[in-house]
Amino acid sequence: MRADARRNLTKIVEAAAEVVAERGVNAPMEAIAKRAGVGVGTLYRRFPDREALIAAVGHHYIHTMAEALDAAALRSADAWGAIWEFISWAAAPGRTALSTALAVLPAEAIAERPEFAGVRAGWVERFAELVRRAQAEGSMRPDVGVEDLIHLLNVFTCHPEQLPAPVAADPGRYLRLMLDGMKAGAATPSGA
Amino acid sequence: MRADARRNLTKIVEAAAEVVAERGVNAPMEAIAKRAGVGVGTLYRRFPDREALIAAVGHHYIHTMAEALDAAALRSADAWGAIWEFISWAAAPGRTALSTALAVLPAEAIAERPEFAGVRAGWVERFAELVRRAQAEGSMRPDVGVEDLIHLLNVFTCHPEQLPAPVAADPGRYLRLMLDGMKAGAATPSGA
DNA sequence: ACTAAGCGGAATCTCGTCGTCCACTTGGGA
DNA sequence: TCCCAAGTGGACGACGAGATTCCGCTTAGT
Repeated sequence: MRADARRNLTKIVEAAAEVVAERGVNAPMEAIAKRAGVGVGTLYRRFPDREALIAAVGHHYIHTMAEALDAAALRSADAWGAIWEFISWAAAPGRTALSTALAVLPAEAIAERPEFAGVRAGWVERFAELVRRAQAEGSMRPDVGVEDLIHLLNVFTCHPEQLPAPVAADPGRYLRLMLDGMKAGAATPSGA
Repeated sequence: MRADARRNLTKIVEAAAEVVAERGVNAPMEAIAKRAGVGVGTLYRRFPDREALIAAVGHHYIHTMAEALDAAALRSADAWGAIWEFISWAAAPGRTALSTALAVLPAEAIAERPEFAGVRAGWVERFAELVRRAQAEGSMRPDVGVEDLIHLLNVFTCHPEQLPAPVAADPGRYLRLMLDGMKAGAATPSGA
């Protein structure tokens, strides 16, 4: 591959990651091309179709998230702190990572590919472990699970284009509100 | 208007309300027609275009929500209880009301029409009053506002079609998690 | 200097919907 | 009962948005 071509490939994946983060998984190819400063033709030279490009982005994201989760787990002694830190990281405003969580949603679209499935499964398992620990430590409500966290991450970070503007601007704020509601003792007794 | 036509008109609005609740504000006219058991032509006989039909649904919803809010306010002595009850009502699973909240989102699409704007504004004001009261009573965090509640209602009830299935199935569960996080004292001190 | 790899982006193709149209029913008044 | 204007359904044509293709022009690299 020619040097300039390799350079473009990088630009494309980065641009795609950004655009997807901003406009959701359905961002048009043309928007990505424009951001990367290339023509759509160039996108198709490297990726057979849109799905392939998005998958590449997903791949990239999955690894990034896995690293972030591990880093958070390492840095915080208590599991709750690690969860808090990770969620905050994943939804940081301004971060392209916004729909980093995209790596999570397409359990169908992306995890289907064997290469991704493994990484994703591992990630989920380690996240689940963190949740179990937090619950064992008595810092997290027992009636919520990793799945809840993952779903919420999806809700607030994928499809930012249809979130009310203030929410899209700072999903972390809402996710943290959510986490506060998940702390041990936060549950409203039924009948309230 | 002929009796059968009037009957159809009712069926159409009801069907539209259901379909919109399930598939979001962008539900295709044909889906609505099918649900109502009529042809698309009949929809267009009563409403000049899609926007008019959706507006009719919005109109219907706004009034329903206003009533529900007042009912909740009346039933609960404390403001917090009223808020909790209203949110639960608005997001009750199985209720067509899912995107009842639609009445809320299109601050642009619907509230623009003078007739709706008034009702909506009144509704928001009464809701805001409830929030202020809850905060004054010391049962709600001071760092959240009605807007937050409204946005979240939107997030969880409009566009159900792109929410992860478990979330779409019971948005109330997540909204209540959120409310738990909004209770006075739930806030995590910064630095945690 | 030469040429195959690369490139841009206009043109084309696909889809999903909207909204129209008209031949065919039917309610309900005479 | 008869009649016909009101009402109906759903095929059909126009569109807009976006994906994908194509090809003449450019340029890295020998």
